[in-house]
Amino acid sequence: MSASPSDQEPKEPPAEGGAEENVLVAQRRRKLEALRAAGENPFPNRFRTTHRVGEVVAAYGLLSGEALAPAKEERVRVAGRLMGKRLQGKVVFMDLRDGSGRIQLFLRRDDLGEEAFARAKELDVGDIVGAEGGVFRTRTGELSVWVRGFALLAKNLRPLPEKWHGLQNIETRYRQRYVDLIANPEVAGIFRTRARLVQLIRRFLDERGFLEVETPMMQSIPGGAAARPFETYHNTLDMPLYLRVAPELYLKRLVVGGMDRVYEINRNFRNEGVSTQHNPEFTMLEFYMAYADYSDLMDLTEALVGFLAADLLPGPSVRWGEEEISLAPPWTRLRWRDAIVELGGAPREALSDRGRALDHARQAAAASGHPILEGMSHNRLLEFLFEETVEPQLRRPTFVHDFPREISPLAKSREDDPETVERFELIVAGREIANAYTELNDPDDQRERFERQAAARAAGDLEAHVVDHDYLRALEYGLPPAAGEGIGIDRLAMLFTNSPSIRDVILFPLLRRLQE
RNA sequence: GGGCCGCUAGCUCAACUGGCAGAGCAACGGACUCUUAAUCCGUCGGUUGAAGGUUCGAUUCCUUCGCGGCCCA
Repeated sequence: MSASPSDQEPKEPPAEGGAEENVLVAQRRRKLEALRAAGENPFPNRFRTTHRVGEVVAAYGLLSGEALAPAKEERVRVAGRLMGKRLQGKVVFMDLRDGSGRIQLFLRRDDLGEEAFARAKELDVGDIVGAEGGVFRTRTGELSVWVRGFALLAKNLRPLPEKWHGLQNIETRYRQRYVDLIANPEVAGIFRTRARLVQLIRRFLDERGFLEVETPMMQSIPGGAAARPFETYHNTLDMPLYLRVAPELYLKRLVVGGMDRVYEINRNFRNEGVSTQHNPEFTMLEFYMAYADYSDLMDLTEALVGFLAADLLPGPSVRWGEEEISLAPPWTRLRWRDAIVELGGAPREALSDRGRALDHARQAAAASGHPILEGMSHNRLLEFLFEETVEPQLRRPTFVHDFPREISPLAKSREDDPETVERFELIVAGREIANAYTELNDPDDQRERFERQAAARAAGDLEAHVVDHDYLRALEYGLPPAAGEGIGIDRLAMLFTNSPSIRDVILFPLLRRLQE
């Protein structure tokens, strides 16, 4: 791939970010061409290592300099990115980092010879380098590799951000996450925690007999949540498709089919704005458990979060900004209607009287600056009050349960009160983390709810459900009594990593396209 | 969509009321055989996000636009 010789002024196509004719880049390109001219391959196909850097540290890190004397004669081969270079005349110290750790390289002219030592000094911070040598401690006691041979494995052409401050520019951090990861090691830590979190969730559910499944991301009828979908199109089938807003209706079809404990951890897509709490694509856990109801899921959720906390946190509480939030069970369980009165400060009459609810909602709206729609139904007003006056107050994990049927079209009514459904939300640090309910399995009831949704949709509510006839047919085969829950993985990851923005726990958050 | 804030060298940041755009790191040249934010001497590096306006003169003031952040919808 060295077909094109270097232009004197390497002209890049004005790609993303525009042509960057930077002196520093030009300088390194010249170095690259010099290497090629000297017959060296700046991008060799392979370098066999014997250890990851972290393995060398683990294997030798506890030994004293004296105990390491034999190791000096052994040979380890490690590779990684050059993160620092300290020239000292006829000796060079370098910092080498791979995904497992960091180690110092020690190079001497007397060991390598004039020519190789000169090549070593030409290496740039940012280069990918492989080295072979013995392990020893320097005079100051630092574990190092006494390099007997080395190779450039990939030439770095763009200088790295400053070592001390790292990369601070938030936009660049998101747009060029690869640079962020190189410059800010703690970022990788957040994503390691996130990966661990997902791993633990799988273990927890697997141990309880849940089967992990995958259901369609592209759906012809988007359902399972009140949200606007992204639209796409299948050419050869000549068919509009939607990116799913939730997997719910497919997972429950599986429960009908006898997979009576299932879960899915995957992406959902909602065509809405971007904020510190919302990314258009986000990761959701949904699980369904036959012969359980919503109160069983409260217990299960408490156990799950406890399981996560035991592994991920040093103690029973989690740090959240300035707060220390205890996750210790048992968690408070509050009826939705009671919460609006007792925590939200609404008069009890507002629960039964739309006029009173409207009065109070107006006050709340005035206090917060959020507008309310005069045409809101009574339940919508109460929902507004809940979100406005109750949610932000709930810091410790709290189950709020028993929602109005009207705003829960897939949840089952209480047997003693058909207008209320067996549903709960888990609120932590003022945010909704989980949403769960006893599943509506009466096909006739479900049909009626769908039709009501369809009417709302016809009246202009773009988030209302579409009737899914196949789902109704599935229910007619018989969905066992079951409960299901959705947990926002991103929000959970935010909580466990003390990240105030969802973008901090998503590697590549959606950003507006840069104009060229 | 609205309000506020930000965008200056590769990176992190300065630049007072409008008066020659600067520092540290990085880079480049040199010294240095145990450094680790190495040190010391020297040097280079700028479309101040973009366009327009006001002005003798704009990083600074005004307008529009782009991107981002926070808050709100």
